[in-house]
Order: sequence, then C-alpha cells, then structure tokens
Amino acid sequence: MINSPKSEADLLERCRGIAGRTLAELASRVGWRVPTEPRRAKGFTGQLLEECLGATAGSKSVPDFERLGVEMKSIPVSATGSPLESTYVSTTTLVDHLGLTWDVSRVRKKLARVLWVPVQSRPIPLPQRRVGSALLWSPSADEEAVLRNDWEEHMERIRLGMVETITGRDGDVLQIRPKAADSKAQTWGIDENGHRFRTLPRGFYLRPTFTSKILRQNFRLPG
Amino acid sequence: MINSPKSEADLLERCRGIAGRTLAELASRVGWRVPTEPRRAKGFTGQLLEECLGATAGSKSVPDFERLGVEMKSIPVSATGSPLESTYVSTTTLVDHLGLTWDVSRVRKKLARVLWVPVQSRPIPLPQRRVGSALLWSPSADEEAVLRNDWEEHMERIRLGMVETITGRDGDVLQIRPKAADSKAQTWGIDENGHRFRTLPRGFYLRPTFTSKILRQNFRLPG
DNA sequence: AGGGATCCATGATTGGATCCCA
DNA sequence: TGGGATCCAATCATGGATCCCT
Repeated sequence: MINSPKSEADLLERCRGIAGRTLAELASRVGWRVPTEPRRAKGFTGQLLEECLGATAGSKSVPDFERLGVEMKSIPVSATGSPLESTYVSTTTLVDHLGLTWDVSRVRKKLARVLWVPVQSRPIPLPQRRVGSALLWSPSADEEAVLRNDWEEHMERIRLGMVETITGRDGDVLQIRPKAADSKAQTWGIDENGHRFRTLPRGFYLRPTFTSKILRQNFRLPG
Repeated sequence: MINSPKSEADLLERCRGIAGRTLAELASRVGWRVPTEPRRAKGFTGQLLEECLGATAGSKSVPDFERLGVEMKSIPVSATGSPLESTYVSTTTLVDHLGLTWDVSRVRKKLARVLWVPVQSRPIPLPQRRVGSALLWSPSADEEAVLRNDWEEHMERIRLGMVETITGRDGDVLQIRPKAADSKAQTWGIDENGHRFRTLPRGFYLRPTFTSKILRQNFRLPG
C-alpha cells in the first residue's frame, strides 16, 4: 500500500506518473495480476488506479482521498477520448429521506471535487489499455444547477413512493439505474401509502454526454 | 391551382387552415390521390403542402413563395415533435465556384426566410399523418454563424478538389450528402489537379439536431 | 438536373442486468 | 450492502442510397 497524497499538487504529480502507462505495467508495479475475462474485470481498473495513487477509502462512504476531499473516478474512453459508459456516483436512498436535501446529499458531496482519470476501453484488451491525463474538476454553477434539478426531481418521485416508475431515461444528466448483483436483489423502499416494500437497489449515474462535456471542455478534444 | 399568398400574415393564416388536418383530407381538397407505397411517396407531402398553400416555384431555383421571399420546408416529426429526418436545402455546386461566397450562396438565400411546417411521420400511415403548427423563421446571428462556418469548410474542400473525401459526418449542422437518383448518377466535379471528372451529385442537408432546436425554441416542446 | 424529400441497413448508443471485493 | 464499475441485447440515430415530378 502506497502512502496517500499530501496535496492536490502531489496527487496530480502522481497522475502524471501513471499517464501513458498500460494497466499491465501499473499492475506489475503493485504486484497485481490482470483479470483475463472481461466480465470478471468490472471495477478492476478503478481499484488498480486507487492503489497506484494511494487512495484511502476502500468501500467506506468517504472520499477516495479523504484528507484532500477528492473523489477519484476512472472513466472508460474510446480511441477518440469519448466516454463509453455512464459513471456511477452513489447508491440511491430509498427510505429515510427526512431532511435530505441537495445540499447534504451524497451526490453533491461526491461530485464537489473529482479527479477524472480517462482510461482506454473497448475494443482494447484490458492489459494494453493506457491511462490518460487526469483532470481535477468541480462543477460549474451551470453544471451544479442541472445536477441539482435532476436530483430533486428523482428524489421527489421517490418521496411520492414512485421509485418503480423511474427508468434510465429520466434525468438530463443524472440517471437512476439498478445497482445490484442482479435483478433479483432486494432492498427496502417506501410505497405510495408510506409502507415499506421490497424493491431493486438503485444508484445514481452520470450520462456519458455530461462527462464527455467535462473532458472536452478541459482538453479541447475533437468532435 | 390556388392563388399565392399576399403577405406573411396571409401565409400564416393559410397554415392555420391546414394545421391539424390529415394528408388524406388535404389531398381530397385539391383532388389528389395519396400514394400507398411509402417508398413511392418521397416528396409527396412537401408537394401537397405547396399546392395547398399556393406556392409558386415548382422546380425553379426561386423561393416557394416568390413574392414573399419565403421558402417552405415540410419537416417529418415523431409523435413528440422531434424531426425524424435531415432537411434538404439545395444541390451542391461542384464546379465554377469563382466568386461564390456565403453571402451569395444558395444555402444562405434559401434559409434567409423559411416557413417550417411539421408533419407527422413514421410509424403513422401517410394518409393519417397530421399537419402541425407552422413557424416562420430566420436564422439568428449564432445560427447563421455556424451555418456559414460549415458551408465555408465544405466549399473549401470542394475547391481543393477533395469533394470525394466529404462524408455525411462532416459539418456541425450542415451536411453534404448524395442527391441523386442512385449511386451511379454522375455530374461534373473538379479534382485536385483542376481537371473535370465524373462524380456523384451532392446536396446540402440540415441535421435533425439543428431543426429540432429551431422547433423547440419556438414551441417549447418537451425533451 | 433541380426541387420535393424519405428509405432503411448498419453503426452508435444505452439502460437494465450483472460482476468483483471488502 | 456499499464502493469499484462494465456487459451487451435492444433500441436509436444516421448517412449513403433511393424515389417522384417537371
């Protein structure tokens, strides 16, 4: 385990140290093996980057770089730098939303300060994928406004007991989608009559169009 | 043949007279039959609307409403009002571009004043498609800037003899695509050495993202 | 050929399902 | 269960091909 970065400048310096490297090279540095089956490799890239950069959180509900208040997000990109997948933000609270506002929400906290690390993805085989240039980002006023609007609309529907009516098509930039081992997983929700019932766990995700804008506005990529 | 409108107000009044009507109803008014095979019906809607509104141009290179300087464009929309197809603007000049600038271009002239008439499209059968609310539009400064930029980039490539390298992917809002009976049709172009050669006729088209913005900014539709 | 456009196969997108680790 | 995410079948978007009329 590598020690954690002392400052944002330290963190960015470490990012420059992994930029351009393949995942095989990075795994070798920390003595990890690279999974061979793609389906079994979900999450591997993010966890490898955390290890390489000295992230602290593990599966705790605190920022990856706790001292710095920085969340790290690896982001799979195409050959031209476009995000290929949505970005998971956090699980969605389906019960106990009393007093839960945007200002104190986990989504806002997680996105307050993010280290975006682009990594090549399909069709390049996992070991040969290269890490790109990292970006430290906080949402602009406009970006936070649209995030907040989506979050509030989603949470309003959940408060009304309508969580089951929410699909991945809802939300301009912030989606709610299943976040579970499979479609039979169950957690507790609140129905229209205020009664507890079993439902599929959900998570908040950022659409690729949103993360694409973040990357492009900061790197001036083509397209 | 109906007489031509005397003013923009007259034209818009006639549009209100066809809004909400089906193509079967309008065809009946002017004594036309409605084609049954969709592949054989390309252009039918536009020509029917011209007839109903008293357009004058036929296949001449002048505005549909010549006296008013107004071009009519029917635009096929989905159930939610989104354009389903790109919009043809004009054929592309592949030879004799001396002195051809944006200011005197056919694209600029055609788009200077446009009557957009949304009409329902797939999956509704042709006779049952309904005409929507028409919109008289001129490009904003921003819209003209992006149109001009696309047009100039396309024409520069054509001047360099590179017309064959242009694909439908080029241009932010204004595309160049084939405009011909089939892929074997031929017209004259100029190659990299300034020599005439046979090539596929092309046309300028507006992307659905562009026309969608026009419709939405004026009707405040959902989505 | 120019004006009126849409067709539709195929590539791009994506939302529901799924997978690993602690 | 929460954090790290990607997989991939089904849907959407679109660009090259095509069709009618004068």
